[in-house]
Amino acid sequence: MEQRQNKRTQQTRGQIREAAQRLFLQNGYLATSTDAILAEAGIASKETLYRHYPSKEELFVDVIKHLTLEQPHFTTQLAELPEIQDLPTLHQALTTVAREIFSLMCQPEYPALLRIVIAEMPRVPQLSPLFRDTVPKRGLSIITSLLQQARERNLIDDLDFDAVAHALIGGLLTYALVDFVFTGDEAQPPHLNRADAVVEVIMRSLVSNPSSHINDME
Amino acid sequence: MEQRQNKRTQQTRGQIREAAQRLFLQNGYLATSTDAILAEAGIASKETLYRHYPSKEELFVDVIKHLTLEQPHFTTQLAELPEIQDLPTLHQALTTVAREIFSLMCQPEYPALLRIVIAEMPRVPQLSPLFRDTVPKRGLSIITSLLQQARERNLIDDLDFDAVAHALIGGLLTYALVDFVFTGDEAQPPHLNRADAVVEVIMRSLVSNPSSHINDME
DNA sequence: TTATAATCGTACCGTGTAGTACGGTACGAT
DNA sequence: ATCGTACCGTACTACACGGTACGATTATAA
Repeated sequence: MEQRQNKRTQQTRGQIREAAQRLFLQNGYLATSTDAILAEAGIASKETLYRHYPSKEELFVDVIKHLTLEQPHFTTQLAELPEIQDLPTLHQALTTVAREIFSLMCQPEYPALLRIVIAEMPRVPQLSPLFRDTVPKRGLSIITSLLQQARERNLIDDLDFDAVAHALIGGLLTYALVDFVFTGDEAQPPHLNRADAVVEVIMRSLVSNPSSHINDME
Repeated sequence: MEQRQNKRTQQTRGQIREAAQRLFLQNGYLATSTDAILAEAGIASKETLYRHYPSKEELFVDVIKHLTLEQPHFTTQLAELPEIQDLPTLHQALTTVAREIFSLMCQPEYPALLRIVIAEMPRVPQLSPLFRDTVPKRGLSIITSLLQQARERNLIDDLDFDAVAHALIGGLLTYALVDFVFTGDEAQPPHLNRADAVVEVIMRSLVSNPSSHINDME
């Protein structure tokens, strides 16, 4: 054992990271002082912070890594999704995924993370690939794999599923941005019918023959 | 005349605002010092800056207002668009608009403005409605008015054009974000076929009868 | 129990920042 | 020509920040 007091160490380190996460998400990197982090963490001495992290910036990177890599909040589990056997199942699955993603985008943590990643990108270049490969690409890959499943069963036409996924995710994102992020921050509950409307549009683009998926939802 | 030396005054004020705009877009608000703005503007004394703006923050707001309200860069002129007479015209018009918007989103000024607005939103709440009502809503309203035009001529089905517009703009935005903003900043030229692919998906969702718009592009 | 590592308290350093003060200078409208 | 105004140059204030130093104190693993 090279670490003698693991228990205490890990607990303090966790307190620091959680406090820093709250403040960074709320105020950004530059506007969060180390003194404020100490106060939020209930820690009395700067020496303690710098015993765990060599600098404020490395603490920041650790917070972002924790948020994107170890917090499962920010995506839907693909495994839970049902097998796509027919068009109604596909519609249902897309609706479920879209609603979940949209709810996520409207929660305050999502814009906060987006904000901080975008804002500090020039200063900390490693943030962009970290965020891109975890948050947006996961959502996109869930959509495309659902579509490819449906395609293999010949339920939908053969088209650019990447573009379809971008249109779906992007539609949700744009609603979330315009209606929540860029609006006086009053947290209205997200209108899930917005997500349903986007899914409806996407579904219409998937099949050339309209009769095959009319009245297919419950 | 209450202002005696308008000419000199306006010129200096313009120099300050342009210099501040460059630095704010490049480094953000907090990371741009007033001294750096002076140097960039070729101005020697702080007194001069504070004779034009009461504080750094009001200078910042003026920069953003100028960027969003008086710079016509950030949108397409609706007037230039042709009358929508048939489906090929609509396809053509949507392609033109989508390519222009996508090119815009991939230019460095767009992510820079997006970044600065998002980053400073908590500190300066008036930024969000300013940006929302100029940049995103203009694009959305161009799309919806094109679609409504086509609808009035019975070219396309009656569906949620707001959702369609969000899917189109959002698809472009997501491509721009994933491929440019969240990627090592090397400014590759934007792949306009990405925009065409999204337009293709959107077009497919507009008409139930596929035969009416097959092979309609030039 | 005891040695050791983590934390405390507090003071400190160096640097950068927004904003002010003020006497002197160049310019521009009348 | 001249008077008011904008600009120059420089010094200054007051403060906040990231990070360090160091002796005293506490908790934990052996």
